[in-house]
Amino acid sequence: MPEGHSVHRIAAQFARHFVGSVCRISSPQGRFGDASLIDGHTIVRSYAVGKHLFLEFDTGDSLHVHLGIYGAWDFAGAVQLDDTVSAAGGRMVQTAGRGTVVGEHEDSLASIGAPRRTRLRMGEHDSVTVALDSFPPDPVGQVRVRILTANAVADLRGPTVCEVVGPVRVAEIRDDLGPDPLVDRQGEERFLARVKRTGTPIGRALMNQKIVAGIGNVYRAEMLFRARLSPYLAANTLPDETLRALWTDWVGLLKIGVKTGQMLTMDGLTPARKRAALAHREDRHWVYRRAGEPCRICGTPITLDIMEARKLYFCRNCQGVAA
DNA sequence: TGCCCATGGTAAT
DNA sequence: TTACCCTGGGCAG
Repeated sequence: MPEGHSVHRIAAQFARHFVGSVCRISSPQGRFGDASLIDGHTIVRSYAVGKHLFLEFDTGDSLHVHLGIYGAWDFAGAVQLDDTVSAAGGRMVQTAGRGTVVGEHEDSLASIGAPRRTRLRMGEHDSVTVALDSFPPDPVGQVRVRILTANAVADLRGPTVCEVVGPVRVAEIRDDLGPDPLVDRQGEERFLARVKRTGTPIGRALMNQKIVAGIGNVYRAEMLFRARLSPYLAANTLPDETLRALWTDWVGLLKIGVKTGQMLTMDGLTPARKRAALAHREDRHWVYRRAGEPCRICGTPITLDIMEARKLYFCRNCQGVAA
């Protein structure tokens, strides 16, 4: 359930370990009927746009995956870990020469995104020893798609979207998405143009993937607090410099997220605070999931509202929202 | 053990 | 707006 940063990390993982390899594609769960369209073919490109992942095959078709709120990838195999590309929204298991180890040294563990983190933390308690007796390992749980090469395997569970699409459909999906800072060179101008066409509150606009791709509920709340902006202001009434500052902030936060695997949104932390933020979710954000707790700036209890059926956290005082 | 909740998005109402 | 998809962690009991 990654926001955009996690999907970029997953794309990088595929680029590193799967691009250029012939892949066996299967659906252990049986619910992915398109497997035969790409089974036995080679992945030639892996990339993310917003929260969408595309694995392009030498057939010209692409596997299009959206993790939605539950989805996750698990990686395993004889793969190299590194701090910037260890699995996000999933885990990376490493097989060594003799026997195997779970490749989760502290850095990669800390850099793993979202919901599987707790399970990984438990893995940490078990320390380093989920040995794989054989490769590939048996699928665990409801695996929609398994992508297997000679050396690595990726298992996908619980996605909202998992389909094989041709280049025309890929273009349609991409055209429908707003700019992604890591994809669009002219992203800032596209963002401004799209924001100005909407009369919705900025709190909705930031979550609208047609206006800007990759922002989710955490980044939305945090970005609005960082800008000291009310979520309820009409997006198209905001000054250009405010909108440009929001875009610039998103570019920076996304880069940090891709690098660390964490949605780190609090600037200027001391090393000790930063370690705490990495270790404890409750220390990580300005307002997200802090309803009723004192604002870190002014002490006012953080407000929780529902906007479009999603929880919206903000500080009435700092962000100038009338009661 | 069983419920509640979640970093999303779509289709039905 | 609401229901639903579909998975797993957290937590009350």
